[in-house]
Amino acid sequence: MNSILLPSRGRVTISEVASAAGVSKASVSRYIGGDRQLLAEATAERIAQTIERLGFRPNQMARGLKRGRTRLIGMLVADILNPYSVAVMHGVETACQRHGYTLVVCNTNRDDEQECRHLAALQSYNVEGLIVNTLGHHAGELKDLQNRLPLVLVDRQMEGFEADLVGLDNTQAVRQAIDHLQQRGYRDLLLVSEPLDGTSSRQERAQAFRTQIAANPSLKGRLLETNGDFTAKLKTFLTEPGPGPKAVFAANGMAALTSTASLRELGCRLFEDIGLIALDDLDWYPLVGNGGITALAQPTEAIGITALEYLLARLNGSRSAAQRMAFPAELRIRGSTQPRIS
Amino acid sequence: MNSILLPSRGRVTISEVASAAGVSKASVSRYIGGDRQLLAEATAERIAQTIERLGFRPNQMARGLKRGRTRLIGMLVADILNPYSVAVMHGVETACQRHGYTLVVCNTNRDDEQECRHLAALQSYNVEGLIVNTLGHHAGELKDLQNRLPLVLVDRQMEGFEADLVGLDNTQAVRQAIDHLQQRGYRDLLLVSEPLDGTSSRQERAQAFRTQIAANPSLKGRLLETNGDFTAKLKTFLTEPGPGPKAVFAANGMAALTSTASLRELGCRLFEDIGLIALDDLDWYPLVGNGGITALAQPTEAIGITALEYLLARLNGSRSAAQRMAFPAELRIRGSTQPRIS
DNA sequence: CTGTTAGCGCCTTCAG
DNA sequence: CTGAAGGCGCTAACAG
Repeated sequence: MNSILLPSRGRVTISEVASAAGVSKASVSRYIGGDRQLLAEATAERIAQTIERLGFRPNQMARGLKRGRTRLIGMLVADILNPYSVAVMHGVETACQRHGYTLVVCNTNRDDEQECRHLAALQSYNVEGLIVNTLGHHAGELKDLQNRLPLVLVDRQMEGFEADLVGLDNTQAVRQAIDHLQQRGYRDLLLVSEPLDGTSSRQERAQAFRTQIAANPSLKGRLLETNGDFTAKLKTFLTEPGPGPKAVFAANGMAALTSTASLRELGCRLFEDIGLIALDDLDWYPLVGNGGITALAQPTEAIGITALEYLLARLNGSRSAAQRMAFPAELRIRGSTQPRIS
Repeated sequence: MNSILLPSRGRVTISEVASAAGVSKASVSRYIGGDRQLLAEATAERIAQTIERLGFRPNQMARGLKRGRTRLIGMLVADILNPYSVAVMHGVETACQRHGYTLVVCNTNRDDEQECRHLAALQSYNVEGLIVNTLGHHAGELKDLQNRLPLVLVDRQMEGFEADLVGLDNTQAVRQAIDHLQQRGYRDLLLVSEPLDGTSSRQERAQAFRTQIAANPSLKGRLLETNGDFTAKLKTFLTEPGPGPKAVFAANGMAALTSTASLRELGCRLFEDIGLIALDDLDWYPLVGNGGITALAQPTEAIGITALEYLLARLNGSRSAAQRMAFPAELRIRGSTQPRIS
């Protein structure tokens, strides 16, 4: 009954299969390597049965060691608890599957030191390429790594670091948000963002917001980060006089969560007292307030798939200049931005 | 400028370090293997500098091949898009980190065939142990695997399959839910579950619900799965006469999402017309309806950590009978179960 | 078509 | 304390 708990040490190897089948290791290797055409029908059949009988599984580590190809792709995720990251990861995984690669994921946990450690770990396991959702520090390490491995960045780029990048067209997304809000009659906007810690996508969104607000005289806009006494500052925004109806623009899913929680806490009627639009579209947006939260959805699956495809291109020898893919966001209108009279 | 895009083939190996430092491969090996005590101070120092200078990283694959230890743990996740899975995974990862292991995650995507494929893949990469959130089919495969590797199950067990298991105390969680609802004055309950497809945790929750309702004459209870015309059936529940105030008990996060969406669609006032309690506690629960959704939180982090610890025990040679850890859920009361007069 | 021979990068006796 | 030699499981030329 407890035989179950006795992992019999020593897996069956190619040698055992070879001798059991009465052929050479090379033949078995050819069989499992897909060179079945080079084998006589009978030999192949005999090997097949022996493999089946013994439950042989080729050791990918050993294969990788010899061939220099591990069929492993590494992915570094800044925060696995962030639905965006998981969604992109899902896309990468789908594409990996499609191309016969296995994905190894490491979670940085927003920690610089772990980013370093995991980068080293991934490398030491001979991943063939890397998809990185970086924190934005460690330019040195990454540059160094890029000399050894193809590498593509997701969502976040780094200053002075040339690499393929796939993410969102932040400027356009911000434009869509502002246009939509303005069209719906909002005039006094607040961009809520997680702390501007250098993360490029956050910076880009904030910068685009500032620029576009500055260029639009009929709108007023402020920026607020979700740290510190966020709720208090949000209250200030709500109460101070402005040019017209107020709306919050949450720069990502976390900001949307925080903003909504604080608005509730402040006793706002959602969304009669204030409008809300959020970047990212999380599955609970439709459930909040009166009619749900209007969203700008990122094509996360496509972002993941494209990231892997860029990587594959490099693996196949592409030497072109760094590519950039900036996907457009998709506006999904819900109750939080109902038309209103200004 | 484009040197960045030229992954120089061929990483630096132990041999190069050895000759560059003027020592033997063995010495370098001893250095990186932690046998620094066996080396002369001067030799160690010289090796250290050479390694640094050349940017040498030991190839874990090769080490694994030789030593039989890869320091790799595999995890099979049924659905990476499920926040529960991700949360547990986060716990596993934390523990891995703590013990010097690297986690390789594969996502089954709720697909039987992929479960098989990934199981094979993981094994072929010489993971030392496996943490499995299985779909519950493939008892054969898993049993077979367990003969080679330590393996611990998370959340879901399999009939006739003896293995360490860590998850929730479903019976107690259901009891907590029912007790709470009853205490708050609800009398007519509806358990909403994702399809009962054999997933053990779903079955257990459904079974516990039936049993406890049957044993409690003052309560009426029905079970509804989220497939088919769920909303229509939910409407039936809402309109048909019952013994008193009605409440929905969502058996997990997905069920909570679906239920809430349907309740809104049906025009229910949340949560004056109906009560709601949900298993799992997702970050958006506080934002919904009047005061948020009451939850039974699972200690996901602890579940993940415990799973890895069980695995480590096996890796360290433990041969005890299969262990089971069933964590209690934690009740977090919110507005969806306000006191009411029956 | 098939077997033999070298290693891939590293660790591990076993002698110095 | 250190080096030389052999081999982990597998593949890749070469010869047959």
